[in-house]
Amino acid sequence: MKRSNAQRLRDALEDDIINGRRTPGERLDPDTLCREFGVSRTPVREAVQQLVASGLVTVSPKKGTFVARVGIDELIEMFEVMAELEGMCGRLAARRIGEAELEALRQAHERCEAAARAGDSDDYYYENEAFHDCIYRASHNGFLAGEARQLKQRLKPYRRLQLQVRQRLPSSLAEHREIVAAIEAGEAGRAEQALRDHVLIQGERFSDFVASVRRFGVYREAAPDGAAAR
Amino acid sequence: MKRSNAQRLRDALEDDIINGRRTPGERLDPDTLCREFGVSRTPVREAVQQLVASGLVTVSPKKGTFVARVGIDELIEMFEVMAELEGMCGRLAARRIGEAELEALRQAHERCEAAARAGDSDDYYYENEAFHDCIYRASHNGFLAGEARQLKQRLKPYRRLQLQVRQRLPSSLAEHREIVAAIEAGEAGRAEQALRDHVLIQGERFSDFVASVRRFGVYREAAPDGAAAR
DNA sequence: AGGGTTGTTCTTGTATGAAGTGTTTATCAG
DNA sequence: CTGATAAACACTTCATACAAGAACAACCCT
Repeated sequence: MKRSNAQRLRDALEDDIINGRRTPGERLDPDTLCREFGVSRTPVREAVQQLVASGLVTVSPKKGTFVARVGIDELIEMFEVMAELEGMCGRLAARRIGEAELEALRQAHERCEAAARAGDSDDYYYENEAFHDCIYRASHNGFLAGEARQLKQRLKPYRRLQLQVRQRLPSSLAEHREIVAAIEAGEAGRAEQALRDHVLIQGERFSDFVASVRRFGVYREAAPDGAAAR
Repeated sequence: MKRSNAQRLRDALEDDIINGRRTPGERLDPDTLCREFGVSRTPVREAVQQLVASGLVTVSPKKGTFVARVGIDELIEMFEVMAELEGMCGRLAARRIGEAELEALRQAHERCEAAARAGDSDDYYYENEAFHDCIYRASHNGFLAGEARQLKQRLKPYRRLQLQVRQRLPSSLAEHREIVAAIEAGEAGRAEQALRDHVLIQGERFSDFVASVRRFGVYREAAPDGAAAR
């Protein structure tokens, strides 16, 4: 299946934003993108609009388009919803998971443990994602899984800041164990609670989080063209 | 604030789809839309793409663009998520609602009762929406409220089919009373449960629902250009 | 007669140019 | 030096022209 230019561009930009190669607040100049990708303005415009629709980019009329800069208050709100979605996935998964999926979940968890033992932070990040994706799939609700993935994408530029909190990794693993146990036992309420806490607990260390975020100038709504953009 | 042509077009099409003037599966011919609205293909294309992003329209490359036709299985999944979002709104609202918002909620409920007494189905539909919107706002989570509204929009073309189930209206009102009571009492768990049930209960009468949906040819994935489109 | 192939005709996707509108900056006057 | 006004610039938006790919149908060959 051949993807259109606009699609490729969208994926590339999305990847850039998610992986921090373009930081929130950075300007996205259409003409520059045209030259970079060797296409005309039309597909660029389309890609940008799709990113606007998914919330990763904002466009201020007559001022330019920028990588979306999410305010701290909205960030909290998004985490709150993310926790709920994860919890719902866990609740459904505990009731609906099949034997093969359960085995896949166990293996994903084991890979997380291995990555943690090896001390490979990047690898753990990846395996952690795979672990959660197992739960999404096990919920047997494709729409829910899609929404959860989309929101997670949108939060990714900020998630990467908080996984490096001291001592987060061991407790994260312990939470994973509790999650697996709850799903294995088929205890829906317990799985929901465990997953919700697993996401929300990161918000508890909020002062740390805010501190690290502020250094990136996330919360400068009042100055859209602030230092980070220039 | 002057809206662009693409925006006006998008709103018009969205309204058409939501209110059933364009049924799921119907073809959206770009050229026809151009003539209808007196604009060129560019803004039409833009509007269509925005609708694709919000899930109301699907475009099959080289085959045409159609009003999104959601399969029954996915419809169930979406209702499941909708119930969860509503429940979450209720839980947060029970904890966070202010006095003024509580009064607005009571009044919205009263207007629902009035519409029901008057037997005005359309009016009830509108007031019911206002009632739920009160709860969204009272959750004090703007992001959550936005997601809930968006999903509700996406479900609207199908919701209209089920509100006419016999005896649904009186029980719907009773559920509203329970919801208001739970929020007034500040009982988060009870409010969450009441709202979740309020949405899910509609799925219980699923055979009725499926029956009415099938007549509209919603579940004809195998025949994309089925009878409904011609 | 049936199946494969080829050609035509839709369809989407891309490019480019032009215009209109808001913002910003520079200059002039007080 | 400060304020206002005007002009220039930059961005978005729309239109039109063009290209390429896929589906469908007709036709030919087997």
